[in-house]
Amino acid sequence: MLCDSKSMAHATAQPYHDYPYDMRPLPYPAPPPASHSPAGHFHPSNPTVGLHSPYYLQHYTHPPPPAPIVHVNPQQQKINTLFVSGLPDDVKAREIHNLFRRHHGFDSCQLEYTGRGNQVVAFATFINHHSAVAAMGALDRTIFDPETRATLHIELARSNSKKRSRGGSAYVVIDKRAKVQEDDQNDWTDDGDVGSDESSDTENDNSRNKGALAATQSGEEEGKLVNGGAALDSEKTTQNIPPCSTLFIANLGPNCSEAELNKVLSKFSGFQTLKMRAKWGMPVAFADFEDVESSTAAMESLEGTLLDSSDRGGMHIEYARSKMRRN
DNA sequence: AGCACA
Repeated sequence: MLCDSKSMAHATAQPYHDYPYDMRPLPYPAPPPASHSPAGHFHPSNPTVGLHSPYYLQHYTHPPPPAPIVHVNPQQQKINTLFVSGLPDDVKAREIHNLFRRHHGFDSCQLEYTGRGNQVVAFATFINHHSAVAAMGALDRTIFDPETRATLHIELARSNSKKRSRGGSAYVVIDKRAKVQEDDQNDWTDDGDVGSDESSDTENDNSRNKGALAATQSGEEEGKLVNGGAALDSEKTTQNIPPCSTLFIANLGPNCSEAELNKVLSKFSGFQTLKMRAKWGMPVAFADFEDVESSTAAMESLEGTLLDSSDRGGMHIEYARSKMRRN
């Protein structure tokens, strides 16, 4: 099954859609004079004047690192790819591209939905190790979203991306989430091992990576597989709980009420019963639906949703291990 | 990472 990146956009609230990109021409290959970068005297209220980078990419908390002098071991000196974490889960590949493109030696980038919750990571490839390190020094700890203060963590990747910039595809989206078309609910068992075992960091084995979906702009290259899985060490697979018409809801705030949850769930067709109980003082809930289709739809659209009572992030929803007893 | 009720 092929999915394009757009169909992956989720229905959750995305308040940062109109993220103010800086579309000014890139400063390369003619960088602006250094005198116009008053690093220490940066005024958020006047974001455009004399700045090398847009204001939201400036370091709010720390002054810019003096020089990206980083001591790396000989292995790392061959790495020209950066690993980016700390991204908000509604980040777009385009945003990653616009983040890195103005840095010298940038080649291309990839956005990867790891399949673990809504976690998103990215890889940015440079023409050589030096430019990668320079960009890392410039962008690590960048506050990516001033609203949430989501802060990027950028490090050298464990291995180089095999992505080539041939054909000019600016960025690539890799989606390891176990998403399924609406029409086939039989695929749920184990026809493939999507996201199950990505431990191989091989440089020369693309053979059995059908699970990962790569959507390119050029639409031409097929076998480009990100070896980025190597950078996510020892990921546990997501649930292998079979589909169930009852959902298990966790990560609720201590003050979450049955009424509050009921209100949210009632918007979904097929919703029948809600039962809550506390575990370690924290409430969990079981929501029963008339069939697996409706429970699945509710789960997919509510996963990660924040309630008013949420204090530990959004709800986490899985299929329950057993169906709710119907009375 | 946490899964009850019968």
